Amino acid sequence: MKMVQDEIRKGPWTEKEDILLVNVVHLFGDRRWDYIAKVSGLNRTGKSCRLRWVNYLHPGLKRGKMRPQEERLVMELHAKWGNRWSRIARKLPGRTDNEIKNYWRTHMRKMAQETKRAMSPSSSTTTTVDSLPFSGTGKVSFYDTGGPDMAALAGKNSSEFQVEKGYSMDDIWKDIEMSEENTIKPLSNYSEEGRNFSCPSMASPSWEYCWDLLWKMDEEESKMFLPTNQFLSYNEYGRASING
DNA sequence: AATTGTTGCAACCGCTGTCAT
DNA sequence: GATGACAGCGGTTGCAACAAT
Repeated sequence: MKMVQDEIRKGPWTEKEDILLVNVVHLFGDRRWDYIAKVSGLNRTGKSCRLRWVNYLHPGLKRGKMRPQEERLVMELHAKWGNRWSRIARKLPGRTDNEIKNYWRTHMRKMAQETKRAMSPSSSTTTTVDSLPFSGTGKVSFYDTGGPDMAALAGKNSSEFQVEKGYSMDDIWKDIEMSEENTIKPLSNYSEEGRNFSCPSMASPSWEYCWDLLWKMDEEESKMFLPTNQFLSYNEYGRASING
């Protein structure tokens, strides 16, 4: 007989689940996701826990719209590497592969629409990947380019990608080349790589004790008892980083 | 105000790579 | 070297929020 509680949960995460996950990651680090999923009592897969952490709960994440210089960097890096989202994401601290992927998809959609609009009414049917200026065989998904010169597409050359704060694309490329030579980084502490974040030990002696209690509390109750301020601080951290 | 279309984003799925045994 | 477990990646989907009609 299978208990309902044992069923693997899917779909949107609740605040309570988030809090739980954050605290378990603080206790055990952000590596052994199957283990984390198990000990947390969250009826989620390790995979799901990892995704939630990486894409939403990670303290180093930025929130909000991509800045122009970030957008330009995505263009440049995509032109160089294609759909290597995680690789691109490593060069944009605080941004996730998922976020960049979504941004790119949206961007391509807009471009497709602009292309469609620019075409004569007689020749336009529906917008497909084939109507995109950089589409190749048509076998790729519509935002999968893998290497058109996006800078040229945008009507700019690389030297014009002068980002704010006097940080030029040349500087960025140098940075990229240098960092590629030092890809192995210490596991401890947050690094530029984003994914190498390993939380400092924040285990609270009372935390284990609270575990069961917490899981039985409803949303309102948990707000009163849980280290919510600690949880919020991660989101605040992310928001603060947007504002500089 | 109601309906329909569009957009943005969170989350899942399936596959591949890596590592320990 | 073979195998299994797990982490990570890229593609895709579903849905809520918003805009347009």
